[in-house]
Amino acid sequence: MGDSVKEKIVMSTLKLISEKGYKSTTTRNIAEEAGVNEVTIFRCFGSKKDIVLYALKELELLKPVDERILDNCTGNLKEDLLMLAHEYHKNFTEEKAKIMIGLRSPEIFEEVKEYLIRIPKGFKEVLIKYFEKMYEKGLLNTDDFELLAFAFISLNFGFVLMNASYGNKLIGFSDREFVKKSIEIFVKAIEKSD
Amino acid sequence: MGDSVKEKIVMSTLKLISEKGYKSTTTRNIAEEAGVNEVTIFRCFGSKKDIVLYALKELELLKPVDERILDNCTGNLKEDLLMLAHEYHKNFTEEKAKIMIGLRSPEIFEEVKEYLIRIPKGFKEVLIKYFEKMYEKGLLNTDDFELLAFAFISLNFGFVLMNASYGNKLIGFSDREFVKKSIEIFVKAIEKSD
DNA sequence: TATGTATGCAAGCAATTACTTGCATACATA
DNA sequence: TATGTATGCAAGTAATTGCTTGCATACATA
Repeated sequence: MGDSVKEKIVMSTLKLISEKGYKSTTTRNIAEEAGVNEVTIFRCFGSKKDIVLYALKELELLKPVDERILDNCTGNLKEDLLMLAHEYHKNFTEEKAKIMIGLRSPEIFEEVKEYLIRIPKGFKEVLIKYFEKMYEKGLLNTDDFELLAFAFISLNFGFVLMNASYGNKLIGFSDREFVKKSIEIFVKAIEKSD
Repeated sequence: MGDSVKEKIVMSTLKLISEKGYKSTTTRNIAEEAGVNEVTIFRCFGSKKDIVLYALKELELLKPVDERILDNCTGNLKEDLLMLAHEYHKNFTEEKAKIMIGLRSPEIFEEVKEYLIRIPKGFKEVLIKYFEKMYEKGLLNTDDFELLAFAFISLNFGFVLMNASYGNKLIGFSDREFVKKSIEIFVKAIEKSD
């Protein structure tokens, strides 16, 4: 079975499942979206569930967030965190399909949890490393790195999700505006005042 | 049809849907969980979807967060926000089933969005009122109340969701610990220093 | 007692859906 | 040319599922 066909099927599956959920996405839907025959899906993957498992097992191989991003940090908290937040949002957009599976497909979540958790975990580790570095430079007023990392992720995750669910019916400002201002708040809280 | 039966069906439906999603929850499941006959469900509500609509329309009537909670505020930011955060988490637990429908049941989300949005909206309004009051007292260093409210909600929402999804596999501290410490951070950021 | 109302139970229907089978076709490579 | 491999297509199967129907039963109230 051709690799390009396999890839098309995987992409279509992730797209549809993240939109409609696992159960509501039929193999006919996937076939149509991928522009292949439904039978081809079963010949390639065996079953519907195996498409998802195949897609998520890729997470095992590749680091969702590259630690080299820390090399771009300047030591200016506001600038750095803004950059990291944009990285988070970019990452979220790229992996949205996969992340949404976690929320929208309770039917298979337990089975794919171990793969999905790599996404937030990877980001958390990068953040902790960043805060450690800044603490050593004497820029932070706290050494509770895990809490800081987790607060930062929760803030962004919560926002992105509410934004995705309710958009401007609930939120009176743009994505960029929120990120910028919430980081200003965040920095105000953690920077060492001297 | 008896009201207690109707109530049992609604509760079971919300519980199951918030766990398994709309599509994966069958009317047979609901009947079993509620301890009634499947036919009774259709005699009471007509269709599966109408159970959900009936349940969520209750949100139209009742304010999810009572504004009188603001009377309990002392003017001590840390204390007040801790109280409000616990209220948020309590509210989340109570309404969890409904909130989860928003995330887990894309199939019906568009139809029930207008009801569900009342939950975060109500909380946001209460928070904005609180921040306004504190600002008038000269306790805040910013008047961007909506942003503050939204950052506070995002932070808590994001945490609760990640906690619900990955629990202690991702998070190294307890619910209470996170709330307490993240509020300390938050307060540090917004309180006027003089 | 009689009548209406709420519920249970057994059966079933029609649509959907994951998955299969058999066969035709295109295409590449030996 | 011949053979294997990837795909399309038409048809079908078995299970699930939302919903219906017909009938029995319990219970309350007139």
